[in-house]
Amino acid sequence: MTEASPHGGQPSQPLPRVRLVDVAREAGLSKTTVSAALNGTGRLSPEVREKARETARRMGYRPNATARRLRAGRARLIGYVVGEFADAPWAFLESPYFARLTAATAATSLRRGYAMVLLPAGSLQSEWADLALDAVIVADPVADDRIVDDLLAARIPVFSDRSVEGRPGAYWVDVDAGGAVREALDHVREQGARRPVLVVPDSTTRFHTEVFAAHRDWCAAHGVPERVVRVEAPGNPAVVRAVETALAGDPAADGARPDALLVVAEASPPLVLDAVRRLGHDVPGDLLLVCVSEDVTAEHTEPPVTTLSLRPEAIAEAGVARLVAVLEHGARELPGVLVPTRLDVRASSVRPPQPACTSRPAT
Amino acid sequence: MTEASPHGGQPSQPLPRVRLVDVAREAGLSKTTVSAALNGTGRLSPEVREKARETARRMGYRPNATARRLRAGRARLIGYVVGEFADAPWAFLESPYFARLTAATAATSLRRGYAMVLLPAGSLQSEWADLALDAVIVADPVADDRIVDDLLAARIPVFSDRSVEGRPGAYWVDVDAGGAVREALDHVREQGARRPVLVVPDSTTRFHTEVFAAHRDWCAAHGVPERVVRVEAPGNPAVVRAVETALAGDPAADGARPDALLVVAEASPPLVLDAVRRLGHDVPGDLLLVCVSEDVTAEHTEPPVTTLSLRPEAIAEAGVARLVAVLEHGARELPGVLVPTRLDVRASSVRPPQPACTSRPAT
DNA sequence: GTGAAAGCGCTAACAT
DNA sequence: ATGTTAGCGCTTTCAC
Repeated sequence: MTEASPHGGQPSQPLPRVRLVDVAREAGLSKTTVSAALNGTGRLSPEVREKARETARRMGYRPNATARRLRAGRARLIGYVVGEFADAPWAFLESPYFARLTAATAATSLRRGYAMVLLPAGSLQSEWADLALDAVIVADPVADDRIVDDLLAARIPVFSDRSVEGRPGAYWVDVDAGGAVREALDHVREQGARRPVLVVPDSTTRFHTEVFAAHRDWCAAHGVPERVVRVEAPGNPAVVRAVETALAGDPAADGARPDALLVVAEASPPLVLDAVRRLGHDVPGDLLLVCVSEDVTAEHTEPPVTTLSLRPEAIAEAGVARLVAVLEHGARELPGVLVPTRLDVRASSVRPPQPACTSRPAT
Repeated sequence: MTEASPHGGQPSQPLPRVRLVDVAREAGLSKTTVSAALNGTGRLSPEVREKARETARRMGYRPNATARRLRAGRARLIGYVVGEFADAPWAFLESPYFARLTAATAATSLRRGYAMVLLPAGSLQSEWADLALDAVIVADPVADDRIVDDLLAARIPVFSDRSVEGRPGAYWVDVDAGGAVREALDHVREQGARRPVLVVPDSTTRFHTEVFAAHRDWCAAHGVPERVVRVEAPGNPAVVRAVETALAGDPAADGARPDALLVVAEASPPLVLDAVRRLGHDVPGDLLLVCVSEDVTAEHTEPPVTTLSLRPEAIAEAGVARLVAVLEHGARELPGVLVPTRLDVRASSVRPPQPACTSRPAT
């Protein structure tokens, strides 16, 4: 009768695992004592504690995590899902931004004792319904995202961006999109650009809508014509097409060619640079280039491309910290968190001293 | 007494969730009946089944997955870890190959009812020790990988590549590295190349060691001098340096410049192409280029770059199928699986009709 | 300082 | 056809 389950129906795998009760029996102690010894709780004599530990080690005991979690009432499991890309539910990892956000979220949560489960973009109830998730992180939900509603309806806490603000059970951490746009535009303006053009996806993500609005405000404030080209679809070809449109020159602006390009869409910096060059531009000679991107290739082009980083690691850190606080201390009161971006200025957006025309002294 | 736990110590979260017993009480039925009704098991009258379901729906009942899994003796949770990148444990997602392998593994396993937990590259016991993993997929372990040993010692089944062959509890699915190399070399040879050079990382991964060996054999078989340049470190700059070395011309080969370049290291195709051009080569005019890569930018360069795809989706599919078979039917007997690669021929490796010298008619 | 027993929420064997 | 009950493996209260 030292053997397995008289009732249970689990398919008999290799060997019946060593359980707490087995260790207890072997050591001549009770389950309670062994449990306390192993967890460092309770008041036990050092000898007993050591004996329990030694026996457990010798028998190769490994506590059953599922049982622990059932007892604890918390699965220590969180979901991670992205709102965009619903038509290609796994493509998000090929975006450097999401790849890094995903990795950073997994890393941070694991360090805090929560395992992260990867869910397909735009996934529905059925995908996570029997998944014991303590909470779900929803990265960049689209406007009126079904996922968020479904999760909240299932009483699963949601951690997302500001677009979920005000809903009970939803918490947010967001990128300072407005600040980012202003910083980038201020930078190219300082470098002498007067006709910047923005390339931004046609998406309902909070980030993109905010970028669009911030750009409009900035242009109005600086008396600069508002030039925007929308990217119709995800992927490099669409962004390249948008860049071509952007550089074709806006008839409404007297056909004057832009002198700075701010690409907010996810695209490969080398490909954007190539496209700009094919159109006869010299970067940074007659066109300054800034890309919102986490792509490391930006550092290795010639010239290197200035990027605006959304700092995915910082976002993940803040999001998980918030999640743990809520889950473990019920900290409902805190407001959201705004994560600042970082502009990495490289040669592509620094106007070189101009030898022709009105030359200024080099700094 | 309809309320919560007299014994348990879980921190009181929002509202006590609806349990099976609550539904049973409300519907005036027993737990068994409701459970059977919800799971579609047992023999129940249609009315009772419907009543149970209706009540559950009305009360917003969601079964506790942890309890189910404890009962079932299986957590339906698998780990995923990569062997390389141990010094930058989360960088692997920035590699298009691993990004796609990771996504595909998550997708496939979820479809089969297993949630995938992302683990840091090279992670140790402590990272997964209390994680209720039914199995772990170890992607591209390095030689003598600690991870594999630790997992097997903890009696967790391991799914990996052929390097784990023969160990009890370890199963494999592998890329046909040899076939891949031969296919690529045959291709450039057909296109007229006679002095191919291989660029490959200095890694102990099974894939890379096999690539190296297959290349050696192929060169011997074809009476071609064996030209190999090792990449010293991960990342684009190191690969670019290796490419430069490769194209500098091997003194031992009479300084003759290579006429084909096979880059097996993970690198950005546009950057490799730029590097080759900076060295004065014309692709495909005097140098054919083939990259082992899943990077989509390869299709969008000018000319597009021929790639050898390792078909991560196919690998994931095969690996998870194997995993499920072993976990659910104890299928220990099957041998491993070899996944063939796919060569996507694009302009960078197709010798154009040569107008100068010995011109041939264009096809 | 140590152990017996309850119970986390669920499913299945066994009555009825 | 439906209900009673045991038990998955663990932690914790409580009594000794």
